[in-house]
Amino acid sequence: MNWLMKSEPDAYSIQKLQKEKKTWWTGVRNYQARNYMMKDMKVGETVLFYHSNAEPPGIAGLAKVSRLAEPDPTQFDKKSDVFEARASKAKPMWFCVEVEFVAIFPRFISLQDLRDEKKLTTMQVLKKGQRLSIQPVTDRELSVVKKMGGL
DNA sequence: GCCAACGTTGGC
DNA sequence: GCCAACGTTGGC
Repeated sequence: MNWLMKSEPDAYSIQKLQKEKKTWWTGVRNYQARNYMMKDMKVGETVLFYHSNAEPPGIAGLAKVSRLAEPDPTQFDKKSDVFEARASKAKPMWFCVEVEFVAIFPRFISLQDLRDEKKLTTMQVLKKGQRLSIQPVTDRELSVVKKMGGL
């Protein structure tokens, strides 16, 4: 499977990932997104890096899964705003995969561009009220998006 | 198990 | 800043 992962660029942008090369996708506190990371995301799978709450919002680049899920260390950090009092090291609640930079799209693909592309009407990110921060993407959707982005 | 209240997401 | 849509919490 391929994936779309949302990040607010003010918090963590594709440019930052390019500099850092890799990052653990910490801070996810949604069960469905967690389950995707824990059970479904495999090393080498492609990730569309989506900038949410951005001007404009859209897909900024490509990444890939570089490590399988491990317990999210931020859940144990009392100073973190995503600290999880119910979790323990023996029984972690939240997990994260590691993601590696692949490319920034030569052409940024705005949400409006995605909406205007008839081949992408099935994309989850285009569905009204879709807030899930990690979403599966089909091979067909991925290849259309890559073409639109100039890769 | 139901569901109202609440908090969050994220486009606009 | 607004607010619709959604997920989670907690009383019952």
